[in-house]
Amino acid sequence: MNQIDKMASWSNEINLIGEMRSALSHLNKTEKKIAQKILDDPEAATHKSIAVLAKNSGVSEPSINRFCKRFNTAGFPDFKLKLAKAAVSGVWETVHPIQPEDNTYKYTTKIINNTIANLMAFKQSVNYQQIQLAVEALICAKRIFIFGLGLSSATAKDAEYKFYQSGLFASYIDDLKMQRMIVSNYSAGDLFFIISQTGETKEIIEVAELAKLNNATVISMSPSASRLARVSTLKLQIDETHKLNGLSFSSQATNRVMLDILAVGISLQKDSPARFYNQDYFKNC
Amino acid sequence: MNQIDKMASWSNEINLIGEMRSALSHLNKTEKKIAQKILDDPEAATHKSIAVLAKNSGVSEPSINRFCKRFNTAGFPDFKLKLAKAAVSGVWETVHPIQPEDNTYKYTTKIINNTIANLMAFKQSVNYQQIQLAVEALICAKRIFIFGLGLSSATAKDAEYKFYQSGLFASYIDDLKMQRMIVSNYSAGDLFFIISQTGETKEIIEVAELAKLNNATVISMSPSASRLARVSTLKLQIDETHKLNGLSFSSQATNRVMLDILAVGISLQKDSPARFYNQDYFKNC
DNA sequence: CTTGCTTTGTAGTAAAATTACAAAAATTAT
DNA sequence: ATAATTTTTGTAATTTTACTACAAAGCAAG
Repeated sequence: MNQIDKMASWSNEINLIGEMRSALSHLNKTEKKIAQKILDDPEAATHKSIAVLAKNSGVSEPSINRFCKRFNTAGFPDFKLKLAKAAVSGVWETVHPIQPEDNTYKYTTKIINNTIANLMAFKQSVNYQQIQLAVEALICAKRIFIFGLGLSSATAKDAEYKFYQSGLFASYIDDLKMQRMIVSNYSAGDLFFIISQTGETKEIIEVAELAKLNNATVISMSPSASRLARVSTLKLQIDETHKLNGLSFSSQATNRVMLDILAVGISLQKDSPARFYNQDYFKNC
Repeated sequence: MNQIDKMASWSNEINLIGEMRSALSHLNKTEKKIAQKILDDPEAATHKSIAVLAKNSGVSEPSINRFCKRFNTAGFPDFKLKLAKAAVSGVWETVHPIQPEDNTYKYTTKIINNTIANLMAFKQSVNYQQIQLAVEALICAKRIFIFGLGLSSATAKDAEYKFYQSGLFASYIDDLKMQRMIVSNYSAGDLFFIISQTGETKEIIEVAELAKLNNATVISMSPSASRLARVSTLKLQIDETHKLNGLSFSSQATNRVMLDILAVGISLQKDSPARFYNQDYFKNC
């Protein structure tokens, strides 16, 4: 396994310091010298020239340059820029999982930073077209049903409220049997907005499939690679890139941001005709 | 009044983008061209070379360099670094309210940045002691009731689920009459966890006051300066420092982060005796 | 309209980063 | 163990980028 392949697993746009820290053990001698020097004082490193940093860490200038490129930056100046961003945001704390001995300050900071890191990743991965289409579909829909189970039931309730605020009527249903019943009684113009943290809950996927069978519009809010997303008409992906102790922590927060985005989109476009209206999806308008 | 003296008045502010913005009106023709170009898209500016930025803004390279120095930076590279730091906090996006003509990309980015900015501010303002005490109180409580009305009702539902996950039984109640009834029938060891976006809803404040009258522990999740916070035993402040179009957008997301924090705190401390247990608050333990 | 001051740009210089290539180290095969 | 191959590292040259000195242009007051 060469260096480039090894790097593939580290590459994660936002959190350079975290990346460096977690990569540390896989680095070779020269790279480790550089990483160590930078991690010693990231803020200070942002003020150094490539020559100074090379001298400080006891390596040559091109080694520094190569190091930068291996962390998916354009070169040394770009690396310094991203380093500065990471240092100022403090988001790099996220790589450290929560420990049983963490005090209130520590675990609180870790959770907040983790959420910020996820939101930053979310910003990079947003599919604007899907949002645009979802907004149009919601506006055009005759009836809107919001489905969620478990934790997503609260999100569904939230969605109902948010949609209502921006002028759309919607009903949230967190009872599986009710969901099945409603989907079965589908009538033209119905839209099903399905929320799932995992996107892998068997029951909710079945509901979505049943809806699709009736040619209903199904909007899913779930991980992009999930089965639920695959069977949906429109996919609002909520991916948790930075996990804390292997758990999906911040997806709740990200979910709310997505709801805010939809609510704003609806408010902005409700009264003006949908400009990019797409016939394929919404014949029922 | 020469240029240097004029500058003295701008250098007070915290971040570079804010400085530039407030200086804008005092700038001369050339400087204004540069400032405008940078403010158009600060993030993009951080990736440009001095030559490119000079060409884009229709001025010469030394003008850019002088511009940088007038804003108390060592030169162009240092300026870009500080600009990147300022841009990462997203403070600048928040100043731009959502416009009716915003496209999907624009309003989406604004909302996400606003949420991140709020979370960063939240990180600064967290009162760890109150969180610690709230965690202990929740663990010690015999019964936990979670109250919320309107949008906070969904948050309350969420809280119930989160607490349950970390091993505590709690019941959320979003019916005002029920809330009054439960508070009236207070018995030793009951804890009331009250959630409110504004902290100013008359009805919920009355419920809190009634609970306090019975010497119950009341934990509030609301703005720090609100009336609800004032009447509570413990205050988990959720302040929205960066408002978008004058609205509280991101408080939903921040609320979820606070719930995550409490859930982790509970999980960590539930089985080990509360180390910093405070007798004054919880005689009912 | 000319003198003195400020602002802006041109051209040259210095510094910094990057590339190409060669040497050294490490890995593999014989 | 050693030769062959691959990978890693450094040297030197090149290119890019930023900065400085100075001159030209613009502007205000006399």
